[in-house]
Amino acid sequence: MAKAYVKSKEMVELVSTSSWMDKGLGSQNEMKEEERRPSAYGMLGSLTEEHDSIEEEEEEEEDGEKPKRRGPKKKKMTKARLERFRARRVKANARERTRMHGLNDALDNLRRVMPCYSKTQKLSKIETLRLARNYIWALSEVLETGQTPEGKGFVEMLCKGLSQPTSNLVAGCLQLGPQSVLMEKHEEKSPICDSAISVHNFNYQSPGLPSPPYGHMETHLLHLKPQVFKSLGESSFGSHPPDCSTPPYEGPLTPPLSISGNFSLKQDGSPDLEKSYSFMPHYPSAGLSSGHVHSTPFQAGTPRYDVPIDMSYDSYPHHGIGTQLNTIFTE
DNA sequence: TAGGCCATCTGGTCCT
DNA sequence: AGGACCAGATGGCCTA
Repeated sequence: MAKAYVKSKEMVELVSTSSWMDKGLGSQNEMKEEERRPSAYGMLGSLTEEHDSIEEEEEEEEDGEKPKRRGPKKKKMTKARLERFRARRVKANARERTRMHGLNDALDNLRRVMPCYSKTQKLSKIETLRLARNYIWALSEVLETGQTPEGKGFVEMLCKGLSQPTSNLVAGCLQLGPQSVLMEKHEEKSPICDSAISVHNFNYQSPGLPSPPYGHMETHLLHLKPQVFKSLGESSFGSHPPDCSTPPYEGPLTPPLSISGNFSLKQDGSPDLEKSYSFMPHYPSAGLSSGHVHSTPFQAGTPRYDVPIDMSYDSYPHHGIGTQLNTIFTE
């Protein structure tokens, strides 16, 4: 490891101009990054120093008393080779940045479908992944048992392995309570997390913590988006409904709650996912706790996303996924 | 100030 | 050869 580090430092000297090359070729976006992190681009040396380093290295190779190195002879770093190397490096850096941005975008999308999402207080990457694991696990438990875990248990499932601050956040976001209805009404007005709202609607709220976008956990459980169900497996959910094909999730940061479960409809009668992105079926909490998950009592006359849940192994390939994930993610 | 988190650069490896 | 992916190193920012 230390060896790799030393080698890396040598290469830094060799290609020390990559910083200004990046500057020169970088897009506007990249320049923004540069402004944000000036030292990351400016920590390398100058072009002159670099050439000196190359000469020194090659001299060492040739006139040392050590036995000559085996293998293909190292090509001399001519100016042309150096230029090509730099160009490759600059391109590779740009690709790597783009790749990491894509990764971060995906992570952001994941954050948005987590039980507690806040624009202002983002979960860290690792906490997002942990919470996602727990969330999938918890939901799979719901599917398997056909029952909604009682509040505390569900929160405990979600918080397993999470840091204390994140656990507090999740607990605050999924707080159950008689205020939940009030919460939904507030959310209808302002779906984005709003600490002012949370003060009124949660038993617990840490100072500065964002309030939940989904209200209490019962509504959240039923807040699964059609494409989420669809992605769980065609075999288990069939093709209901026929027009259920939804684009990749690129909706609002926090999907607006639809208290009635109604979609805004386009003129052709299809749900207008832009206006009412999410859905929330009529789901009496009594029904939730008594294991009526299989029948989704959507309001009559409204577009439905029926989710026929078959718990058999054959038709539900994801059976036990929670356990599997738990194994996979065990740290 | 230490520690956590993050973005970036980088070289290595694998694949097409 | 070149791109994708990965992991290590580094330095900046933020917070307790």
